[in-house]
Amino acid sequence: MATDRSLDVLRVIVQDYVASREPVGSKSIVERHAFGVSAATIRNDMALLEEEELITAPHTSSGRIPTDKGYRVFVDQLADLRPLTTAQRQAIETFLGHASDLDEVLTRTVRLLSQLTHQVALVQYPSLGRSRIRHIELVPLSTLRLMIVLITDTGRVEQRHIDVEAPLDEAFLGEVRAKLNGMLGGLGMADAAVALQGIVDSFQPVRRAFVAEIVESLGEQVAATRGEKLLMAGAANLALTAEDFGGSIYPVLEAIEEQVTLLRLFAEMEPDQHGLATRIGIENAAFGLGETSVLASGYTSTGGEFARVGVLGPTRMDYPNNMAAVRAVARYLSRLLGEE
Amino acid sequence: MATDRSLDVLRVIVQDYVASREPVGSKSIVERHAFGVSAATIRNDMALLEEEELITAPHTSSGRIPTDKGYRVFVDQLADLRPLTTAQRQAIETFLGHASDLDEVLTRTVRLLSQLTHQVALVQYPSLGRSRIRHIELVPLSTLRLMIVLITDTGRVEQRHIDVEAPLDEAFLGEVRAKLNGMLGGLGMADAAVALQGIVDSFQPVRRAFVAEIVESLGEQVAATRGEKLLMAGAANLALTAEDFGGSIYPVLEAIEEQVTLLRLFAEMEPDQHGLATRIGIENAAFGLGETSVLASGYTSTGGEFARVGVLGPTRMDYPNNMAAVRAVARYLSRLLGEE
DNA sequence: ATTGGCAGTCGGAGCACTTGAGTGCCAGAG
DNA sequence: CTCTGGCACTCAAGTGCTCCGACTGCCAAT
Repeated sequence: MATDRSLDVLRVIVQDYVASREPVGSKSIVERHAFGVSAATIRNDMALLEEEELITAPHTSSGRIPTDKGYRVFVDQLADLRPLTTAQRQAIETFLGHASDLDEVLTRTVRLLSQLTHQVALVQYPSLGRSRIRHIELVPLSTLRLMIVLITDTGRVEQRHIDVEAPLDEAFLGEVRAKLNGMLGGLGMADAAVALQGIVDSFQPVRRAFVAEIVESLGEQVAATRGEKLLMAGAANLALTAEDFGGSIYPVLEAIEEQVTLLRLFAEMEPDQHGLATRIGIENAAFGLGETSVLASGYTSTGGEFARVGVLGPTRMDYPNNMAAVRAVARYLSRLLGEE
Repeated sequence: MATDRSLDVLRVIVQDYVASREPVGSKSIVERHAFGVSAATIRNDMALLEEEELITAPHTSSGRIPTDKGYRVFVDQLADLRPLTTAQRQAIETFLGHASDLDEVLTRTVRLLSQLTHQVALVQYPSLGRSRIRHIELVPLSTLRLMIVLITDTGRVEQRHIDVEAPLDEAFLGEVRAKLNGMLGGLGMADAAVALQGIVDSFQPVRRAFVAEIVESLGEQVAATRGEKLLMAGAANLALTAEDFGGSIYPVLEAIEEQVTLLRLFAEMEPDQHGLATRIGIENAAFGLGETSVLASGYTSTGGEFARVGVLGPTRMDYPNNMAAVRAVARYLSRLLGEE
């Protein structure tokens, strides 16, 4: 059974190992931390921790390092959320303070977070799932080519081109535009998908082929844009922690580029009572990220959209600092986007 | 003076070294290539090449590896553009064959190119510099918030939000919209920037404050979007060639993320008579990329927009294959975007 | 111009040895 | 029951050494 002190020992093992990347032994513990007991006692505690698979020895006779399970206990029970330094708070203020539109806010956020944590930062775009159609624009690009622009009330813009069979008629285009906006404006994406079904029939038969093309494209846009998107920054930080990944950071870089993987991972993560979600090491093995940890928090934007911000890095990361940074940024973002 | 055969020797040194990452010696050359002369003769040629700083010896007595200058000579004089395999040609066809809009074409292109070359692939977005304004849309997001959307004839969409002081008046908004489109539609970005100056004065004084806000934002959009944008894929490939970078790939990853750096690099590159531009190793030192080579080719899209596609990788890369891939993809892209 | 031969160089592998950090265990004290 | 000091043991990593092999550079002969 893990005693109180043995958990303290686990804490300092995690702290020291994260700081130095070197297995930590009983002697160095009593030297660097005032436990008031001898090294032998610490050794007994370490034997307990090892029995519970919270720490392990890389070589028969060397210091111990935390296991993934050990990190998990550390994060769940031992990590006092270190408050951000004032310098960090200021960085958030100045970085995110004056940003003009959503895209810029998110771009800055992800960069800021990667700098605060020295890890890869991730920001998940709000999906169009719960947003509503604000406006639809039809723009002729040439006589036979049409651009369809879909604008949502969350400020996102999706565009697509189609080729039409008959030359475009500006007046009729205006009619279609008005009708589409009238019937679809304000609808959520799910409703819009339904409403699109009936629109074609409301036109004169001779026009229906043309309208059908537009409606089909719009349907694709509505469907396709329900997918989430992801912003990323700080990939270079992975190169600095390359030793923490078994030899190569290739799989990590690959997973990062394959955004779908990360989106699924994000989707699976359940935030705890503090709004923070953590996945440590082996828990991500199914995503090919068995040696990385991911911290995520949600943020809410106008219209109740829920999306996520987080960081990804080696299992051996500074959890207290990174958790605090993720939470602070997520909160700031919620405030910024909520008060609009 | 470099003889004919000594250049052949340089060629096989580059080829073998690129293939094996091991210094190549005179003996292994005569074994693997039918030169019809002895190793001693090859050694004489190698002495010549070393004198001209085309090859160098990492250790006093070991094989030779090409210098950056050696790669340059190889690329300029010795690399026979290896034709793509039929498998590669097919990959281009099937990958790029059916794509609906510009964004998708470019996304697929950059992925394809990274797979063909096993390097980092880059595609530079057409800038708005030479494109023309097709349409301007004003969309009220709330009573005091307005979205301004700028659509160009090359199919790009730029958006921005502004806060206005007085509640929005739908009718007046329509008037402004019509006027803006009338005065700016069809103008190039440079002309538009000028035309914007005079627009405010054409409104009634009482409305001018409001219009001025819109015009200011549009001006920013026109100015800001002259900047180029960049797509990237295959960063994970850098992890596989990590040994080719002095220890760490950090600077490379950093430069890649800092897109501005790459855009400037691209801008500096001058294509040769085949439409290919090459920068090898030390030539990129000014960009912090002294150990990487960049290959680029231009492509033209509708409206004469000129932009670039290329790859970036370690100096020790397979130039013939990569140059052929870049050129083939650029040509295919020109055809695809030119015939629209 | 080319060749074979030969001495010389140097990195890297293999090996024995040492060092030191660290463990596990035990018997004794509190 | 907990803690402690002591002691034997283990093992990774560093050091110094030799040996081997792959090369080069040079030279005299063809």
